[in-house]
Amino acid sequence: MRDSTGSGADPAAGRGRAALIEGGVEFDGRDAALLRAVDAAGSVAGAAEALGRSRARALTRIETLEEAYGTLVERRRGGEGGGGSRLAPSARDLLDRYDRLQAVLAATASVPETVLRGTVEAIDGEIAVVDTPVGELSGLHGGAGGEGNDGGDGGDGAAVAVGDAVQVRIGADAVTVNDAANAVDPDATSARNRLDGRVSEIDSGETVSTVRIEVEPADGKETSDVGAVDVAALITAESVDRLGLAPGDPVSIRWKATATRLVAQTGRR
Amino acid sequence: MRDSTGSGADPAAGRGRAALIEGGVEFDGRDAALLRAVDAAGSVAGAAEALGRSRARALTRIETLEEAYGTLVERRRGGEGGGGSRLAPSARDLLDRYDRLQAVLAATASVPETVLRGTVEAIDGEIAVVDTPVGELSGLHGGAGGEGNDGGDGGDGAAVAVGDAVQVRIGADAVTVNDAANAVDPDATSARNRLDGRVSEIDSGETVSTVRIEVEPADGKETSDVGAVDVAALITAESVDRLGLAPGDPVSIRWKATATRLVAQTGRR
DNA sequence: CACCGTTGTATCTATGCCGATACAACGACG
DNA sequence: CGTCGTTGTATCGGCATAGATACAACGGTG
Repeated sequence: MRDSTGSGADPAAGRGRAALIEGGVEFDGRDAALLRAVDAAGSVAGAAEALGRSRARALTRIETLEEAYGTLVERRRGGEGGGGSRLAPSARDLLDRYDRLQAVLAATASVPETVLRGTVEAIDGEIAVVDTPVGELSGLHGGAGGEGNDGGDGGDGAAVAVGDAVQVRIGADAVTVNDAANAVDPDATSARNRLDGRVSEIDSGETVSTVRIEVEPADGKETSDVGAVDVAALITAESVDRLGLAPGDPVSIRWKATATRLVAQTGRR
Repeated sequence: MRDSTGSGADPAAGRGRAALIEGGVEFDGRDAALLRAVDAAGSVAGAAEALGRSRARALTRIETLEEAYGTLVERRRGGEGGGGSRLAPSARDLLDRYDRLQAVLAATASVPETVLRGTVEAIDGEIAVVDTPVGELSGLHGGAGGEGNDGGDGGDGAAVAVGDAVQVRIGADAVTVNDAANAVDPDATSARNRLDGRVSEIDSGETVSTVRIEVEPADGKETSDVGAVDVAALITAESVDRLGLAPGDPVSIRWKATATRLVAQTGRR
């Protein structure tokens, strides 16, 4: 493990950590902090002091980053004030990109998710159909993103084949809730996965609520076999009001196949 | 930056790397590979050899991980075959969790996204309303889902205030496309953000297509000021057919506020 | 009881990153 | 022309992690 989390000032608060990788060089939170400090101080020297880091190291780190990501800091020595450094536009783009990645990661850690287990029924390009306790669902399998990994792990990678046991991950923020009575014409939308169920629980936040919907098992599966299946949906409190949701209400939920991730399941023995 | 739509141009280079963090200990791809190798070999010694790593280090690494994540490997010395090790159930859960995180990360790197820039108009709990070139949009900011904070980097991290410049990130997999003529009753769904536009481009994959929709600027904004705004939507090729989409067609797009992330924008000078 | 291969444990060394320090080069400004 | 604070560059030691090696402990099996 070569990452630079060494110093005690590590986040450790989030449940995950992300880093961009390009040209074999990782861009992580420490690098982001460095660039931001350069932006604030107007010089690499000032940034290093503000962060309590070595100035020489900060400079070489910036050079390492620039070898992989292109010009990031416009440095100028001599002149007014002895010189100084400014962020290049591409550095701001990189920071924004990193922030978005971090935001997505923080979201996946904090937003509820529903994980169903099933077996792959069919594969058609990037989409696979999975048989789950609540019926057939379709979603994207790994091929969509290559293997964003370092030193090849297990080799389980992205490959998914018919018959494999997989996890079906559905982010609560991808699930839309519809009034069961006022069902949307399925031909008018691009959201394909659709289930009926009843509201089992509403966890109200300030302006966002997590609604859990108990879904009936598909034909041929006994409730006793699979237990109750709850799908979480994250919707605004306003929407809860507008739809007049309360525990026990019948609802129809819907989410896009392209917002559904299929992940190989670690073999159980 | 006058280009308000983000990384459609982003080459497939933008890879990321993820790690789980618990108790100050990171669980990354290297650790995942180790656990999987233990599962395959039936012993830590065999796993270390298969990976070309030091056996002693592998053992101490597993102990370090177990201090943070609980029992992961059931080790037994002596006996048949001299002993051996098996993965504990919690280790399989951890691997599954890591795989899901990795899948989400890989997806954010490979799925198109739309990034709009705007200023925060109002904040109400976890939801904020942002004024963008295409009108007001609402989305989740910072600590979505009541998570504490991401701690570490930058310092400007999660906090968003009224008047701040922010990026509005909309994953293409969160956008649903509706037939403009056959508009959905807005009261029947929990998807709030809604825009009208015309299909500008369809990038057909094998079974999944990226559709770009050109959206008209909101009232009071000139097209010449903001340029064309394209929103990307990832939908199945089947849905493209079903909706009969072709460039120039008027469509209505819609996505949930809870699937929209607000990220502070790095200051430009 | 000896054998076997594994789990534990300890120690030494190699490596890589970081901080610390020192010094040269630079160029506007007074 | 000297001052100033910065950017470059080089070197040293500290520290954490990994590999290499060695040896004891363990407990079925023959």
